[in-house]
Amino acid sequence: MKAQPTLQDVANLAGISTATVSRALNDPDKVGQAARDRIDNAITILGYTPNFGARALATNQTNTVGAIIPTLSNAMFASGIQAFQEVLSEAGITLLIATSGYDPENELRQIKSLVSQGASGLLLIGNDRLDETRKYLATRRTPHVISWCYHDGADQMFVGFDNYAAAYDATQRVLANGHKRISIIAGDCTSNDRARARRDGAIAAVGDALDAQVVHVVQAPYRIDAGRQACEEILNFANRSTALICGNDVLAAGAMIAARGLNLNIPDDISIVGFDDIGLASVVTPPMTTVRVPQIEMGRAAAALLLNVVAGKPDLSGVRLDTQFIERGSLGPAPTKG
Amino acid sequence: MKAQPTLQDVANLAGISTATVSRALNDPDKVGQAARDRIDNAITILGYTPNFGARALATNQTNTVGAIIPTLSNAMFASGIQAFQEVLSEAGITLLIATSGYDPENELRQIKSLVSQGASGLLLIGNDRLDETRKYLATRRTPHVISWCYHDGADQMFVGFDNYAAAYDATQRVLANGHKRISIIAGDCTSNDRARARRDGAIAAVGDALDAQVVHVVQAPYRIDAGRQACEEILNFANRSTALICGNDVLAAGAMIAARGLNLNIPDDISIVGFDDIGLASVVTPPMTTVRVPQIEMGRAAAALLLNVVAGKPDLSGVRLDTQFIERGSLGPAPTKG
DNA sequence: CTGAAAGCGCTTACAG
DNA sequence: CTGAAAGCGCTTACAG
Repeated sequence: MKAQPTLQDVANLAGISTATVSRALNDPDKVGQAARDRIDNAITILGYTPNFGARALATNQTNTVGAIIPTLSNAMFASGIQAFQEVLSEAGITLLIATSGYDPENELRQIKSLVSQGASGLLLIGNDRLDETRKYLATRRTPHVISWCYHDGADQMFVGFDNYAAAYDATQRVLANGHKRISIIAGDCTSNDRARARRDGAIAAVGDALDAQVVHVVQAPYRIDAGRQACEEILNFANRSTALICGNDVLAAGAMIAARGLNLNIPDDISIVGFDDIGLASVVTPPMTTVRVPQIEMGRAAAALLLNVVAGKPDLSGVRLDTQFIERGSLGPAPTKG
Repeated sequence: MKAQPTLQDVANLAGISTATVSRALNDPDKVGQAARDRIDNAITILGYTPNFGARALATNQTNTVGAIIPTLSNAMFASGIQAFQEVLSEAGITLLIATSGYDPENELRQIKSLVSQGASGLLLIGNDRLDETRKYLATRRTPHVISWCYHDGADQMFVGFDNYAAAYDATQRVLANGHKRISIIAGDCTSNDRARARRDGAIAAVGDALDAQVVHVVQAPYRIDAGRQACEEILNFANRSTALICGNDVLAAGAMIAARGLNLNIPDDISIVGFDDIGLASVVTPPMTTVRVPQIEMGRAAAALLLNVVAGKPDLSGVRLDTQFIERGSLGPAPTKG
């Protein structure tokens, strides 16, 4: 196995010093045309690519940024991360990625791993994490932006949206349809501030409406079968809820299946609303009412902010994006008493 | 901004040579207890973390691997990549990720970027790529495994499945339901061997059944609205197809919406089958018949293989995984002539 | 515009 | 078990 060619090899072949080759690579204008041509030629002949470690060592910068997200398998993050990566890529930055599986211990482990791999900045999801993680980030002064949530006045940089407010708003829309008995299928709120905020926002909205009540609140992991099971539990009670607010679209999709299994009509017998507006929401029957999360803008904005921070211009303002209530067929007026 | 502490700083504080500190970090057994204690102490006081670039330079290994995938926003890759990353992470390897947007030029650009960022191995999707890309990979001897497809006897390492065979098989199941007039909504086949193989497999199966015919073949990008539009085109013909084979589930979901829009019953009037079995497939009404792709096993196996190859034991065998035909409500017997 | 040379922070034979 | 020293491949003042 022949070793990779080095800058030195290129310099030798071109009959030029390594200094000039290096310049030709990083700042072509500083090099004469003749030299440049011979260098380019040597590079293609050799198939040369700069050694990353050496460059990082010499320049003291790695051109990489890391993202630790709960999971890749939920469409809820995919587009946002994709947008994040695209902006980074345009800036010549490479994305290191790792998943935590919603486990704070694992999140810390992955953060350490990415940082020691040279990530000069980090994208993190949500605001629930180990104290140890905060301390680690603080002592190493690792630039990081927190996304998929937003809080005012915290000493963190957020690029996200207000889960509580969005859920509160969505619930008000449900109430406006005349629903009085509302149940909530929240995501697993352990170590998940977004799930908690969505749940609490919904509860608060119902509480603020004096004539309505929350019948059940259950938690379920973000899986279709879990949503289905949770929905079955809820709907098997005598004094049935007429509307279900779900922690995300996956849960809501499961709930829709369960409702249909119980021979209930959506929305005539039961209204169901999701959260996130992933692709599946518009494809189910009836189409799902949900809350659109500005994934792509969020990914872009987070990348832009992080790029700034890493470049040493900490734009501490943060970015608060709006969500949008998307009304589709799964929400209807409350059934009149039979 | 104080610079990060170096190995030298730790050595000074501990009153020990850098060689020993380095050993304490990488091979603790080679260092005496007393020295180890003082080193550990110095490390925590200083908050020391090894410099990644320097280590990479000295050891000539980066502990990173790259993946270039068409897109993150399609659930079709998400779980597989997640599994890939998890296996890597357990082996102490970090994943660099980039997306190509199904554009071969962009794929090459991203490959170069990840390689120059130190990726010591690559996961690539599919077998369609620029000659220049093959050449680049070959001359640099970059270890790479190709996934989401499988071919025998090629000089490539594949960890995937046979798209052609899977589509052929699925189409036979459709034929077995008595369908004679079949149309195909393929994905965009430009630079996409998987889409092409799926299309061609379906066409071949129909061709091999002497009494059936392919009525239309259209191509559409993997988007719901594109599938919907393609389906409308196809169904607006007089001598209507009774079954639609789609290049993936997203396209099929769009087709289902279109069929419903035309007041056709699925599957009584028209059968629709997808490909991939992403989450959405089991949630639509009726549930979608599709082909399950072994995403997770594929991701794991690709990681395992790549780990071996990067470690210098090129297991050139490759891995061929099976797909599974998942029969659900969207496929039914061909309608008897009215 | 170009080159010689120092230096980035680590690892690892080689001695002891 | 420990240390002195060379070397990994690049970049960048400093001279010219």
